[in-house]
Amino acid sequence: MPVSNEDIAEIFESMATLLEMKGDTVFKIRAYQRAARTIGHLSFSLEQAVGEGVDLKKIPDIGKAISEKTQEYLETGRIRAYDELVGELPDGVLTLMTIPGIGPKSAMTISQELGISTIEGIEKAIHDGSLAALPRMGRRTAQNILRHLQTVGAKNGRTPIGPALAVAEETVDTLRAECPFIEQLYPAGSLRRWEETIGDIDLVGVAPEDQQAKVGDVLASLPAIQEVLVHGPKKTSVVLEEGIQVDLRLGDAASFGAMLQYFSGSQQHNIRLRDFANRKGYSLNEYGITNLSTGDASHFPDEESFYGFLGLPYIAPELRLGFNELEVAQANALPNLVTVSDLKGDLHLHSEWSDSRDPIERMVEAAVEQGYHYMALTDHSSGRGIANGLSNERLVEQIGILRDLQSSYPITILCGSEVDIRADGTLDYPDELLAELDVVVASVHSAMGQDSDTMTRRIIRAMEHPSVTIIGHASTRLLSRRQPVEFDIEALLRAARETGTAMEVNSAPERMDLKDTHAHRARELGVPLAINTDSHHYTSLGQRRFGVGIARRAWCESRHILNTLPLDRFLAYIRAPKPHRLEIFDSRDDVPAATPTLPSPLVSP
DNA sequence: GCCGTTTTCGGCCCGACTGTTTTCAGTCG
Repeated sequence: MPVSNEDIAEIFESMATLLEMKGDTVFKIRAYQRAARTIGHLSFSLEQAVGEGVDLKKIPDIGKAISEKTQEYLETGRIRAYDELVGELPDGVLTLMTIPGIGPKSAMTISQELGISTIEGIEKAIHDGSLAALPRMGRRTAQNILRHLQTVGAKNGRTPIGPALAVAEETVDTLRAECPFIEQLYPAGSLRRWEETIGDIDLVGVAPEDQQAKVGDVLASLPAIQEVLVHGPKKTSVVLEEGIQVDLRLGDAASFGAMLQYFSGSQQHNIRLRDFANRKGYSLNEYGITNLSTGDASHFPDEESFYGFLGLPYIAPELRLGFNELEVAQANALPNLVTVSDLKGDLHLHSEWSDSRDPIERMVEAAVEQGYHYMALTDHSSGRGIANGLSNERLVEQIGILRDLQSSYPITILCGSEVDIRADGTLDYPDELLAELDVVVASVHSAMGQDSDTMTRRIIRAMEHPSVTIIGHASTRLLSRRQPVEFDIEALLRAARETGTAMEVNSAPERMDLKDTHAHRARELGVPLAINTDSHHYTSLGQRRFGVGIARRAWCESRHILNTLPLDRFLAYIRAPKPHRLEIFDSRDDVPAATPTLPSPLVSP
């Protein structure tokens, strides 16, 4: 059974929590937390890296001890030190920690003094008054914990970015309508970094000083509020009916740069940035930068001037993971990240011919409205009976209709298909028909339970087909609804490069597929990435912003993205035989000169 | 436990809010 980076990250995260309960030094605890987060963001498999003899100590935040424990876990499936910690501590402390408002100290006290190890036990202790009788607890704390249990449930419930962003934008609109004096108001935090799931919604904005508290009052009294968690003069946190937490902070325009920077995180990035500043003799907080020797405070209206004061170029939020972005920034070698406006076309669109509700014309108009120069209509293939997939005859008919439509629209309409990759890796249309198409997106829609070797061979077989342009939503995951299929991502991406097959970054917010770390590795290997929306409705083409977010998190510049090619170059690309396409992709001169040897933020084997 | 333009020891980000406190610990981000 392969060990995922997430598995390893999780055990070190638990290890940190257990050490915290034991009362170990905070620096040791933070070291385990740092290592866990770093491992969770790696673009390559630790297990494979160890297999290839890579020295894990070269990875930031991993030293001798954690390297050895990682190897131990990979070899034996256990970490002795972890098991000993679990043995030392009372049963159920980790369960108690999942309750909002209960941290390591309270969890230890509760389990030691009351012998409680379950959520039901906590509820009982609140009702019979024994929890409130503990030192530093009291009735109000007990009631708050009960309320959290009833409204929020367990901690760590993360929301997929799609619904979270919708709620955030709606909340911003409401607050702006209720408080017209608000000058600026934006989602920050993990939303601004385009993380695929969101812990809570951070809103940060600017309002006149004497009216800032009022915005918090309005937020706390909205009808959609389920619970007010904290409500002070500078900070308000609430839980919405959807169960999503919203944190609101407001500041002055003159010092908004520091506030936006602070609340955009990530926490790891901020810790590193503050450490960096400390060594230069400065202290950072959400209000500005203080000179440690003189005590003078400086304020910044925007993030550019904030980073600039520290001698750094602006670092885009998507890069603020707390890896080595600071080192790369110091070397002035940050990537010139791809933007939404760089995209010249969408290569994965559906119509009412298969499982969308909209006619072809509406989808074409939507592509024109995005400012695109080209688009590919890619309805489902015959095997997708449930999605009204096109028979051979209907596909031929559709190609004719699309060719006829061309003269009516100021956009190049490409004939395509999202063709099923069958369980054995063969495709759902005959080769002669596939050869008629301009763009073929090949996707897995069935037999998703295959083992890793079978699935990897299956997708690589599709890549080897001369007509396949792009592999669509490779993992087939649906965020918080369907697990990704199992495959060897390294083998897939190497095969993509060898065969000249592009990989899709599917922008549908419930997919986000490839995910950021896989897209990152694809870029490193020179695999063309296509940012598509897979739209099933004419209003969905704007969802490209999610795909662009993934690409930016993967350090992609415009030149790494297939559908930023201008029309003539794109047509030359799809008309060239597959392996030779890469010569066109690799020698782009339509985009600004590449950054000189962009260092990878991750240590790749 | 990790790390180094203070490099093998001695540091390690910073503040808001709450409840139980009479000066602050705990939690959170």
